[in-house]
Amino acid sequence: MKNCLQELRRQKGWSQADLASHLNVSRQTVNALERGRYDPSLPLAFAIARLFGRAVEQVFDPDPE
Amino acid sequence: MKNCLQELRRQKGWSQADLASHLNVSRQTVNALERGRYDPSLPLAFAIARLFGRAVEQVFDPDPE
DNA sequence: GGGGAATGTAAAGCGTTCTTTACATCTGGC
DNA sequence: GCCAGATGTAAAGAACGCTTTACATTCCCC
Repeated sequence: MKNCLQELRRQKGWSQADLASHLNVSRQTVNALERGRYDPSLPLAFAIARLFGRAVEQVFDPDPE
Repeated sequence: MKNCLQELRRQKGWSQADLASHLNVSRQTVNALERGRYDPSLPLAFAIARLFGRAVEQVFDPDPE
């Protein structure tokens, strides 16, 4: 599933490790999400959306595959 | 995580099996979600939200635990 | 061109999400 | 009371989400 995580992270000037610590997940998890290796769990998706002040639908896009 | 799946399903007059077939998951999965035994995957959460014409945030509520 | 930070990737392991099969209970109509 | 549909639950197994450790690569900056 597509997402704009990398763009949102860079807007904050954060490294993947920075974002990981804000989300309480590992850096590898952030990397995997940005690279679309898998989708986050629903709780993590909510945490990401909240961190960036967006709706889940504005971060993750299920439609374009 | 809280959700209002059962209420939305009943508004449609659907059984758990009906909802399951609309979502292409098993009836046990619908039952488990309604009873809060686990959270859906992100793609399934999107499918549920879309089916009921709602945002993910209007079906699943992360805050009140 | 050397060095450190950032990023990409891999493997093993654990818990979660979802499946199938199967059975128990509850409900409502007849 | 009986029966059928709806719901709850269990167990075993496959696939996924996330962890830790570890190493390779890329990117700057000097």
